[in-house]
Amino acid sequence: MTDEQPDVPSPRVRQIVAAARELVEEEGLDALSMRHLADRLGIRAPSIYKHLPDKRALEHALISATFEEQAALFEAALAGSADPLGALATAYRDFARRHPHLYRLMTQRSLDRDRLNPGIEERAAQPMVQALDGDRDLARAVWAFAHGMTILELDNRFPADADLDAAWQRGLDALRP
Amino acid sequence: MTDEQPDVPSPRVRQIVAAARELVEEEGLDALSMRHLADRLGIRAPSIYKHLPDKRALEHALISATFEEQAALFEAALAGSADPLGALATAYRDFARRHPHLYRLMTQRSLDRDRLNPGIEERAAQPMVQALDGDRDLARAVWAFAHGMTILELDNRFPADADLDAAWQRGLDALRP
DNA sequence: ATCATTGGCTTACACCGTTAGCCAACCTCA
DNA sequence: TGAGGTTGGCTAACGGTGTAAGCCAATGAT
Repeated sequence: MTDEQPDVPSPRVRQIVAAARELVEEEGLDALSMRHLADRLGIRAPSIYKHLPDKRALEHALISATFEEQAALFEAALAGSADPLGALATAYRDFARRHPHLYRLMTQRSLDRDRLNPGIEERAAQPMVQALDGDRDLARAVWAFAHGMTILELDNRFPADADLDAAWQRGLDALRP
Repeated sequence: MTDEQPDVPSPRVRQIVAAARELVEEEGLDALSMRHLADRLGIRAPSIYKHLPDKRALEHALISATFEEQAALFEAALAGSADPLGALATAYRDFARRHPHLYRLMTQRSLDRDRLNPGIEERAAQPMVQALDGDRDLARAVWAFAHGMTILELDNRFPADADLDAAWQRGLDALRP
């Protein structure tokens, strides 16, 4: 019967998460250390623990915020598009290219759902299901394809001369219902 | 005009890489530290540096060996199958399930191609191209799909009640030429 | 017999996440 | 007004990480 984490973070927590986001976007995931983050805030690393229980909590707060942002983008892409799936795929890829470190943070580990804003994963996934007329199996396949293309591109796993636009197109055309 | 890394590792290096593999398979990626590895070898961590220049080199040696193993499996799956793409997908997924930590090691960062066995990436990718009659764009799309399904499954990103067999099937059927 | 190479070793450095415990400033309430 | 509790800083420290420097015994070649 103990309380859960409060769903509304304090202003200070929001400041800390915002600083963490800047740090990650500017210097990459490896630069996200408690000491480095504390430097940006003008405090010492242990003080962060007055606001967040550990580093994973910080990461999950940042991931939650990024999911919110992604969800809004996806919903906007979907709204009134003649080609919902294509619009969604473009929005997905663009977000990852604009925020490669955040994208990695969101996707490269498994995450504790209890520490995320409740329902946010589902909200971010919903537009894809909708674009595929409620076919969840197909939506999962398309999500896997999009994530695979995205992370392999970010990680430079494709040959240098690969035509990724073409690969995206081939995949989407095949998966389109 | 300096020499490259010798392509044939010394016996001691092969011992070290073999110990690293056991460590990773038994205890997971996070357990792969130079000190932990040294323990298994009955030596001290700095001694490893007499054989390998740094940890990334160790990881790349392990990744190279794993690529070799994967390539052999894929070639075998392809040989004389009535459904080459299906056989390949099954081999791909099975390998990752049997060796989740190795699969993560291979895929979760970008890699220095200079430190890999030359040509091994291409050899591991070749069966997929062949199964798709030389269509490289489509092969890349299928690879992205397979990797996406695999890593999202390993990281528990799908809802607990998701029917992943069905999602695989839907994706493969759509992408089959 | 000498000398170089190999492959161990210890020590040490700078970084990491995190805990313990101290204390000043502030808020609340009698 | 004064007392007491809460908040949010701080320092010091622990055990972990990758890795560099330098010492030395055993081995092998000239």
